[in-house]
Amino acid sequence: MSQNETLTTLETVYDARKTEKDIYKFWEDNEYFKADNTTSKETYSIVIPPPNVTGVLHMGHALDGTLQDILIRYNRMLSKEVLWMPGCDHAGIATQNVIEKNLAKDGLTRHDLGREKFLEKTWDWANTHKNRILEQFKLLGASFDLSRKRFTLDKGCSDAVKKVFVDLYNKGLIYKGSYIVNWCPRCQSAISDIETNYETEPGHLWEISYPLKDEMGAIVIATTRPETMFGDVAIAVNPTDYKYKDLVGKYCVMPLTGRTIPIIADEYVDKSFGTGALKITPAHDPNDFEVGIRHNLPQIKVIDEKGCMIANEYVPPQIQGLTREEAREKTVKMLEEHQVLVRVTEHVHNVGKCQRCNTTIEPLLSRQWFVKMKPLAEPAIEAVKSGKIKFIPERWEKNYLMWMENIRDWCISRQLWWGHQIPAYYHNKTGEMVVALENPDPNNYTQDTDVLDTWFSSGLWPFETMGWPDTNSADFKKFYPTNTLVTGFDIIFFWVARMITMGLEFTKKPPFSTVYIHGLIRDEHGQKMSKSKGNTIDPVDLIEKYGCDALRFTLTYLCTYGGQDIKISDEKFEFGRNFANKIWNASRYVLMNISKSKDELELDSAKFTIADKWILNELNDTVKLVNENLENYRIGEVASVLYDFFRAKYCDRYIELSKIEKNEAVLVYVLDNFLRLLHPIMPHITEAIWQKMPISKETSAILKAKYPVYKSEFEFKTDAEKMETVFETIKSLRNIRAEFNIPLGATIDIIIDNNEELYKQIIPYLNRLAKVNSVKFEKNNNAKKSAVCTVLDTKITVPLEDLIDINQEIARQNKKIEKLMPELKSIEGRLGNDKFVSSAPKEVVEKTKTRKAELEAEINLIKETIAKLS
RNA sequence: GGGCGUUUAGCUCAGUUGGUAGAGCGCCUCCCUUACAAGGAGGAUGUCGGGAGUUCGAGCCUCUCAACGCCCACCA
Repeated sequence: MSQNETLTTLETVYDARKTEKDIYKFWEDNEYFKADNTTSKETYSIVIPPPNVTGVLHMGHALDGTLQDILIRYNRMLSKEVLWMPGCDHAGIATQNVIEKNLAKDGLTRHDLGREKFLEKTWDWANTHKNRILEQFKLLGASFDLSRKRFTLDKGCSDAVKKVFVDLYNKGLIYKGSYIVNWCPRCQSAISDIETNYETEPGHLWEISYPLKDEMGAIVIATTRPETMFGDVAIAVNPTDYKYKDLVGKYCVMPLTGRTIPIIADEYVDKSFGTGALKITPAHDPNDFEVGIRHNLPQIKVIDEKGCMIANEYVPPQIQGLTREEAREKTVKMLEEHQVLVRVTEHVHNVGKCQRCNTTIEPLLSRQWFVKMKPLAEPAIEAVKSGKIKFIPERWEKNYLMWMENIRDWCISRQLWWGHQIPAYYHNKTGEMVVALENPDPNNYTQDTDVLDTWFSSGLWPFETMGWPDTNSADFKKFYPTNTLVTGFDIIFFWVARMITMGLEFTKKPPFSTVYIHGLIRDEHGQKMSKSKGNTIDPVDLIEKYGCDALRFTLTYLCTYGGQDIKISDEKFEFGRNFANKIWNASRYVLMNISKSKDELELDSAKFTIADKWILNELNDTVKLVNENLENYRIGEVASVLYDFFRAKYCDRYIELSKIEKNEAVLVYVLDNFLRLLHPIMPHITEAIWQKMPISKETSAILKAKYPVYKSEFEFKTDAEKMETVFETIKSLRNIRAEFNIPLGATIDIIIDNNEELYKQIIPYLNRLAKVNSVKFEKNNNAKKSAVCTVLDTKITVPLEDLIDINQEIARQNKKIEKLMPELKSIEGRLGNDKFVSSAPKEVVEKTKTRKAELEAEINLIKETIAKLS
């Protein structure tokens, strides 16, 4: 059985899933995705944004993965040695949450199990799930090198993390200190600033009277959190506030507890807000914390890690042990009873929430590990400013720089168990701390119980996956730094910024040269997709329903250069499916019509028809556009250019023309080139068809084939351009047929008054595509009862005898003039303007003049026609 | 409060250095023409958010106003 028989005997409806499974297996079996770190070829590498080990494939991955795969496949076809590095992230909080939730079903907490048992359980779970998401990436056609698959908690990554931590510590860039952190009482851990989201919530503003000590009078403060008052250490007012001028330096007595605190002046206080007086609670408010440091005030903690009131001397017994919410209610009640509650007003304010679990954050004084970011940020800013790292689209650069220039220290310790345990060891007796790669003496030293923020290890991803800290590793030498990083804008701060800082600090090189930022996937109403809203679309379902290539093509097509968010709905993917089906059927047709052997299918320019020259020229233009757009990350444009070329040019025109006069070599040549061009976007179908192409090939798979290259000097350009006239003529004649309801079976006769030479060449096309029976060449013909069309300077007359209603035809012609007039008017206006003629570029003036002549000729032709008709 | 983005055909959106607008879907008419009805042919549809400015010329550049969206900051 010959190759093309297998394709041509198949059904007319393309079975995407069957083809895609077979093709992916073919690639895998041949190990085509495996990167070779020993070649001397130019390299191109991408590291995958590691999906969470707990995760399942979602539309964001589908888009992100598709774009990466397109770049990888394109560069592979440019004959580079490519590496797409796959792997997963251990996702500290997210994963631990899942495990704890499972435990909770049995009424257990992680503490019931203990650290060791809990980690064992988590590892089990991670191990059983860690293949799932990368397996799902395979459904996307991902051509990553799974033999190199990494995990952020594997040995190599752990070693890298430890080395980075110890080095940064030794450089003084990591420190441990007591600061206010965002504490999640549910996760029982500190979280970083960017893991905190703020939500607007209705609340109250309570005004409380603090009596002055040893004299009459009181100072009224305003607060949204009365329960924290037990931790107050001062009352602050603005130094320029005349209302309180005399009170600064005096003391007041706290209601309910009777503790004495000073009244201080600090610029931070806003005179116009509330009463202009503010209570200072350094242990439970980040701003108060700063004020406290400035004025050397004590820090009194009254809320614990669970969000409950502490039982200490500062908190009244009735309040001790209550939750934050209960304590607030009770405190207010007590203040009322003591008649020190002056006023309560409604007040909308922003409340910090844990990004992971949406629990209200408690700002808490606590001892945590931090990375000093300023010194690390400087080179990272420089790398972007100098253009060593480029953002696409550019506007994200500004965003990145703004964040980096205002960077704050990064709280990296998390009170979790799942993650990289901090390599700090404390002497069991003396408490002395040692930061080292290994425990200096396990009998006498105990490791810090905290783990590192997940983003600490993902920040090292581009080099820890390449064998670092072994800088002699073959992968590191060959594939680092990587070329492009593809991701969504939502993790620029979390991830991209940290990779840049860490990469520069530890490898002295930017980890990638281009950051390609795409939009987020949204539902058809522009809403973010989320499980709780129930508006998610599962890419795996889409692949089953429409095929992977259809999914990829549709997503790519919807991808704009500006990185706008992408709204999708299930039905939108019919677009890609229909295109795949079209490709399948067109290819079937072409392959069915090849009778020549491989050797006879060489291009022979002596045999080119005008149509051949036209399609080859169109192909060449397409090659140019596709390459340019890929180089410039205008990937959506690539999809659109290829779609237009294939449907409008190749199928609707060239294949139709080939039914009249066939050049098998060209038919096959163009299809071959088109498949190569499209392969990065729709890898499976292009591979499947290419495998069946009866042509000589330089390699065994299209994914290894050469990408088409633009020919800057194309010899048949002028001939090719003539075809536009032909298409215009066919369209005009078809329009006449439609307007006058000429039955499909009926032919027409035409009289052409100009361009005889060209039209003689294309008579067969007119015969077939416009059902033209006879063609006469005749200047100044006087055929009555005719419909007429003009194509530039050529008038084509279609005698219609009884079929025609002259008034209808006159109306039709007038409509044409109407359509052309506005353009002519505007052109006349321009050319009549001396300033335009003198200041516009010569080419533009020339072009405008030419266009004017064309328009005038055409309009005159139509006017003449009307005159003759009536 | 600071920054960014969006506003173009009924819907979803393109529009790369300024030379008067395109696609997909939808709509109307016709066609199962031996690759494809997941298709083909023909057609209709836009004061490019409002206003002002620069320019010979603005969807594109500048300013301004409006609406919607996002990010950062976090005023008790």
